[in-house]
Amino acid sequence: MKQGARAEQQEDQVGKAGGKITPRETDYPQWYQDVIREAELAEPAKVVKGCMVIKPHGYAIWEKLQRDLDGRFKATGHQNAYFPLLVPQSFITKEAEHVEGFSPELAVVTHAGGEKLEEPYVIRPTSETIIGYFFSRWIESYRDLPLLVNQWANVMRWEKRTRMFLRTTEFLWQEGHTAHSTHEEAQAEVMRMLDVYGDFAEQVMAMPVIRGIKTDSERFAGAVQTTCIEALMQDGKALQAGTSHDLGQNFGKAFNVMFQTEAGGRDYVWQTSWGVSTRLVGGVIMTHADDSGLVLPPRVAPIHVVIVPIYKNDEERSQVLAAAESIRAQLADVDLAPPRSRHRDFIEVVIDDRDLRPGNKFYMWERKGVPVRVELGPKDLAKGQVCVKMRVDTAAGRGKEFIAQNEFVATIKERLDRFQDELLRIARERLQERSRTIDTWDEFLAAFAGEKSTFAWCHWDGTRETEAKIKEQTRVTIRCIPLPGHGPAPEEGRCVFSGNPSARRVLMAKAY
RNA sequence: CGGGGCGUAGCGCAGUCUGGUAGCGCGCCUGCUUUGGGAGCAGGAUGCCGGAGGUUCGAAUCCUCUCGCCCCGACCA
Repeated sequence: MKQGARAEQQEDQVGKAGGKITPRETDYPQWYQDVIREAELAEPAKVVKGCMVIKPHGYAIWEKLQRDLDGRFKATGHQNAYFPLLVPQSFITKEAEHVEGFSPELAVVTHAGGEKLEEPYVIRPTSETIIGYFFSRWIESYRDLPLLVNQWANVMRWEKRTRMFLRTTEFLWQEGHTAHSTHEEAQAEVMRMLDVYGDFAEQVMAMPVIRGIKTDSERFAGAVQTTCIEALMQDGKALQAGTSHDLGQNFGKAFNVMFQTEAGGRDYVWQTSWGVSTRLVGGVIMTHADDSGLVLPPRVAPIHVVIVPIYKNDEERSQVLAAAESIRAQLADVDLAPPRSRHRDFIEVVIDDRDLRPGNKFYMWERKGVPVRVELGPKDLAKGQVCVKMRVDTAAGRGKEFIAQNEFVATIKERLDRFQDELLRIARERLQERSRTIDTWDEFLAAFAGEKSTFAWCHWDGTRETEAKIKEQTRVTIRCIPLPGHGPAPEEGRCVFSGNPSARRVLMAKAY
């Protein structure tokens, strides 16, 4: 935290009910933490290094993400299962690259039941190994394939540096694991799930993403190829929001997962794995939130509408609350889920009848990112209207609007859908504005000076050495080599760093 | 693992230099008045001053040793 920002924050907290949110301009990382604290999404666990407590409002967002994703996994033929938290240490060492990649960040259980264990367990950093082991027991014939499972779980990686939601020692995620009889089929699975993630990010989180392939140095430890979705955060940095890996036969060989082919031979299975984590919550924050706090797209909002009753005496209070309850009951039947969705998404309404002044409530709910606020007082009852304020001024509503009650109820779905679309449109515009082609090293240095970042489309000579040097000098990494339709069309050019020939531009940015 | 910061009331902090028996703001509780953008007044509760040793008549404060957390880098969903 910067000294100035802290002093300012303390001063501003004096005499106020809630804490202060540092403006993004002043100190972006501090803003991020302030939003999380003020929206009551999570807090550092303190007593457990690098871990966080996800508070009810934060967890409710995760549950919404989870529910939608789960429906998409099932719609693509996957089933949920659950594997042990602890993995025999020897399992991790069976795949050479996998050991190397994960060893430094493992937490190991050496004692249990009051005794030293013969073989230590590691707390899963990911489950390829133990799932590989069970796949080898479950798969005998090509008739057992494809095997498509997903696990919702917690995992643990002892990272050197943690940030709430973006990188914590323990985090929640989903990991899909599949086994196929041919490489082509596995590759198709990898792309199918990448598309699931990409569509989900855009349609549900209103977070536009670039789909691409990781370079060798950024590839998952043990994978043949890693594909990813990358999102632009408001500070110009990139967030890897999801990955889908082609594991080839690497784990098949390591865990002897063989099957009898249709032709009667024997072969190792071709596997994939794919995952997204609670990091997505960080993505929502850094895509939409503003200096007043969190902003939630309706499809991830646990609460869509908050009604703040306004009254001067008990009689008005009971009248207003009765009217509020009637509106709540009508809204509660509205299903926001898109057609053909696997689940229903009814509007959640909170009537905030706490004994606080309305202004105080307005600030609180704004910080929590609730999309729609309704003020309801005696004047509104007299006129049969409601006072509506959207969390952010967009084409879906600006300022305080006074609308007939029945009209408000009748159009709430359109209003929320429109708001969802507007947030996506704004995020897309930002992505466009912050994306640029860069061809000279001077221009590159200027674009990434200090803490600055942007989505830079640059030519790269394809070597690990160049990639490493760029990273060393600027902290900029190659986020991905874009898939067709993502980023500029392929064109020959010269590497922004080395000047050597390049076949296409890649996405470069500083990353979370 | 390097660099920086910090452990004192639920939260944020002052007090530490210059030892003298713990304070401010917010929040919390009670009451009254309030309620369309962060309410006002009056009363009230809350502390093993991170832990362990030491120095001293006396330690939040000085000395030694520890434990932990946060932030900034290198590593990564």
